[in-house]
Amino acid sequence: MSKAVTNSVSARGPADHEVRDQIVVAATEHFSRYGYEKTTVSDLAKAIGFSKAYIYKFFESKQAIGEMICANCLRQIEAEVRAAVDEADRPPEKLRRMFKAIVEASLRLFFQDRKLYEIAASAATERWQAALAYEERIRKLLQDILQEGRQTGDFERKTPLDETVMAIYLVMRPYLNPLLLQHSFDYTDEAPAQLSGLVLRSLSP
Amino acid sequence: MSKAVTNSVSARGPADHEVRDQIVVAATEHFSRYGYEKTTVSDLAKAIGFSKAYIYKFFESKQAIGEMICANCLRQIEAEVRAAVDEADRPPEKLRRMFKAIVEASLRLFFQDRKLYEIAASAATERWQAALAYEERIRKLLQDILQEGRQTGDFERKTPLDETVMAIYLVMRPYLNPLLLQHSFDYTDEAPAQLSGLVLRSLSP
DNA sequence: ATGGTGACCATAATACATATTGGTCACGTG
DNA sequence: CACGTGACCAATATGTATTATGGTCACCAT
Repeated sequence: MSKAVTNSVSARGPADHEVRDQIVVAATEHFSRYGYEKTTVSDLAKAIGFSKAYIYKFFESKQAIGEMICANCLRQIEAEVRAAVDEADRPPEKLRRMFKAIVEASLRLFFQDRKLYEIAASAATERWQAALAYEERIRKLLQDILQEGRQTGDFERKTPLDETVMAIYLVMRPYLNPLLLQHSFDYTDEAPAQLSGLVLRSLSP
Repeated sequence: MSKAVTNSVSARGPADHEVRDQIVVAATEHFSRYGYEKTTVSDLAKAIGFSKAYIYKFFESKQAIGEMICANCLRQIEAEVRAAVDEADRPPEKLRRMFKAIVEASLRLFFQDRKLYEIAASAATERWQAALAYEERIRKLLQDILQEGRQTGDFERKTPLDETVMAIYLVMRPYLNPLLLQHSFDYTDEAPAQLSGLVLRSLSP
């Protein structure tokens, strides 16, 4: 599963070390089973058979560990979204798939990995690096699709690209951001189709 | 100020009664100064010089009083939005004004009447009648603008009206709903213009 | 009827003492 | 130097005893 990419902010001590991976594995297990709050750093230490102090040789805080797990989780969602986008070959359909996949992946996180979802929600509220980076990557993906659509002639070219990206991003945000998603459950069935429709109409040349 | 329209659900006992108004006035004062939670029903009773029990002759619960105050508050926002819309005469501009006014009015509630804002947020979370009715009225306003735009030829007519209304409503929701607004502060400057732009492009015939 | 209340109850909020927890550091070991 | 830890501290979390609050009801007065 997790090929934990060494993250700048959460790292400390030896970058590539077996124990670091053990910590991540244990944390993933504990956080997703018992939740972030209920898991203590000592629990993780016990799980890997070292002392609590040793953990702090690898991560500078409990939150840093949380960020790592959260980042993995968001990267997985992103991967699913990218996969869905790649299934289509024309930009309009790519956009539709992107929207649909985002909603589906986020909902699955909520319903099947509630505890991890809660971490992601905290990450969004407190603007952890992991959450910001995820947003940025999704935005980039969106931009790529739009750019491609402009080249193929599927999308209009008058509106400044940045503006279009921003606007569509804002449309997607309630379903991307775990915090907002919670308050949009009533609409998750219809929203992807309806909003994709609106967005595509707005993009027609 | 408040010509409190007698609401179906929150009412009880004599519909049009001086004491009912006194309660509403006292509650508006107390709730907006000390907050909904910190205000006790006894406080309201003391403020109007009656016993707590007497208050329950007019409202069936503390929440019912909260709903009344919240409803007034939301009606005021709605009035502002309607006023802003009426200033424009062509549907596209009406839409722009609507979006802008919603954001402005909601932000003002947040920053200048925080305590009332919190009630509105609860109303949204717990789906009080007041909040649902507000949403419905805003939706109706949106529909009216769209319908007018279709008649004047400013807006396209192919997409089913209901679908368009729903989609645009979903676009506005993060700025309408007090709960969501909190998490969209970063975008309240740009969002109205950018999203109005996108929506209007999607409506072009 | 209409106007009005004190006494009462179950539940929720508060306050406070106690125990955990996140985090550090000096210090051992090979 | 790389590996590893127990003892320690401030701050937060938790359990619990107590109080305050929402809400009702029987009852009195006009």
